[in-house]
Order: sequence, then structure tokens, then C-alpha cells
Amino acid sequence: MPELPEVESLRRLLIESARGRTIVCARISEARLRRSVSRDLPDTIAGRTILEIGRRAKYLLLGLSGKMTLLVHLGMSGSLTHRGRDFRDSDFHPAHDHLRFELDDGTALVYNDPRRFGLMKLVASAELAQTAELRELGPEPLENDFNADYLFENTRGRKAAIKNLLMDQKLVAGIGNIYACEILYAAKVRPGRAGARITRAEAERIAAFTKRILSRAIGSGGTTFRSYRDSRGQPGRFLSSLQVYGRDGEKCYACGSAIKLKVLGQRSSFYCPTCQR
DNA sequence: CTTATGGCCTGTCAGC
DNA sequence: TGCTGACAGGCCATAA
Repeated sequence: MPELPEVESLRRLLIESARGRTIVCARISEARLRRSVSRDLPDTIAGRTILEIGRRAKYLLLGLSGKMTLLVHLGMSGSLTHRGRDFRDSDFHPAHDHLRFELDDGTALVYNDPRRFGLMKLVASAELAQTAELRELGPEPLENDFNADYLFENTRGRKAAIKNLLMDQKLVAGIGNIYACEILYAAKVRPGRAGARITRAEAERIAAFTKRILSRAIGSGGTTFRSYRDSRGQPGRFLSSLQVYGRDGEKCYACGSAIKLKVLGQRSSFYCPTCQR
């Protein structure tokens, strides 16, 4: 589910609602996520205050008092909701509420994840950059070190499809299947094209549209294609801005051609055979 | 080093 | 209606 724009939207909401709150107690009802959540996580985080809420790639970083950081990854189907008295939980099956953090104002942060592909891990803040999950990530796509030069240089000699390279977290961090398709449509490049065959001009367009599309998606609270919900339980509003993702067989908004679906590296890719070359 | 593949899980939907 | 198989926004381990 969540790619960079969804996690960033979540981060912004949690800054407003949860920053400064203290975790009174934590409970795990299902520890088996992608990796098992440490059994002593509840004892370790109880009593700590949420001081900062950051993000790296698709990881949400909850900076806690006592110099610890809680790493949260939502996998495909995870959500982190901040539940108060008026929270409507009808979209969340209680059987998949795996972790629950009670806060000092009577609200709770709840991690729900039907497929359990997510991750929840506590690390010392000083070692954050060196932790296994973050250590090898590529640049943030919205930062200046991700640009046309970087993309052009780092796709030389790469045979893999450009779409798969955009989703390679070591090359650039935070882009997943939906946004990779949308970026390449905007840049007029077919998803199956080998990285090495991307021209300088195309690298310029891909880098520019990466920034534009991700920024706009953040502005719309992310994309809910199926199940993504933000910390209030609300869907993102970027779905209606999608040009190709999930639209196979439908008409390209620009030229009217039928959008095609092709599987690349086990993932569906959507593109316009006329607009993208 | 790069690339391809299967696996992790459950829910949903299309087709029979 | 009920079953089966395919597929889903991510990532990792393994093998070639």
C-alpha cells in the first residue's frame, strides 16, 4: 500500500495529533510481522514521550525520549491510526490490530496490518542511520541529491527495466508501483525500457516528474487505491489524479489509446503505448 | 556486482 | 451460491 506520499501524509498528521504525547503502555497481540516484533518492545517504550516524527523512504520514524527511535514500515496493508473517542474503526478489522500504544491523553496509536508484511523495530537514535533497514537506502527523491545527473549516471550499465530501477530503494528511496507507473507516463518513457537506454533528456523528465508527482500526491494526502487509510482512518485523495495506474483497457486522457498492462518483475505496469516510447 | 524468482500473509474479486 | 486461482501499494533471501 503505502509509498512515500502516503507515509509523508501520515507523518504530517501525526505531528499534529500525537507529537508530545507520552506512551503510557504498549501491548502486542500479534508479534509476527515481516520480522517478529521484539517481545520487550512494550516495556522499553512505556513511559517515553513522542518528541519527533520523521520519515525516511517508506519508513516512519517516531523519535522517543531517552534517545530511542521507533521504526515503522507499513508493508502492503499496514496502517497506524490515532484513535480517540470519535474514531470510526469500521475499516479496520480488530483481529488485525497487532500493536496498541495507549497515550497519556486517553487516545491510542494502533498498528493494524492484515497481511503482516510490515515492520516495527526500536533502535537507538544514535545508530539510526546505520541500522540495517536504512543503511543502504538511496537518496530521498524530493531532496536535491536526487536529480537528472544522479539518475542518468546511476542508470548507465543497468539492464533492468527503468520502472524496476525507480522502485529499487537503493537507487532512489520511497517510490513504489503506483508512482513509478505515473512518473514514467508523465515522462513519456515506457516502463520496460532498459535503464541504460534512458537518454539524458529522459532522465531530466523522469527526475522532474518524480518530484512533481510525489509532491502533488502528498498535497492530496496520498493515494488510496484499495485499503490505504491515514492516521484518522481517512483515504487519500490522489486516486482521481492517476493517469495510468489501474486503468488498463481504459482510454489515455491525452491521446485516447487504450492503456496497456504488462508484468515486469512480478509487478503490474501500466502505460500508454502511444504516449510512452 | 546485477538480475530474476519465490516466499511471506490475508483479503478480494473474476470466472467457472 | 460456493469454489479456485490470480492478484494486491513491499521487501528479503537465494540463486544464477
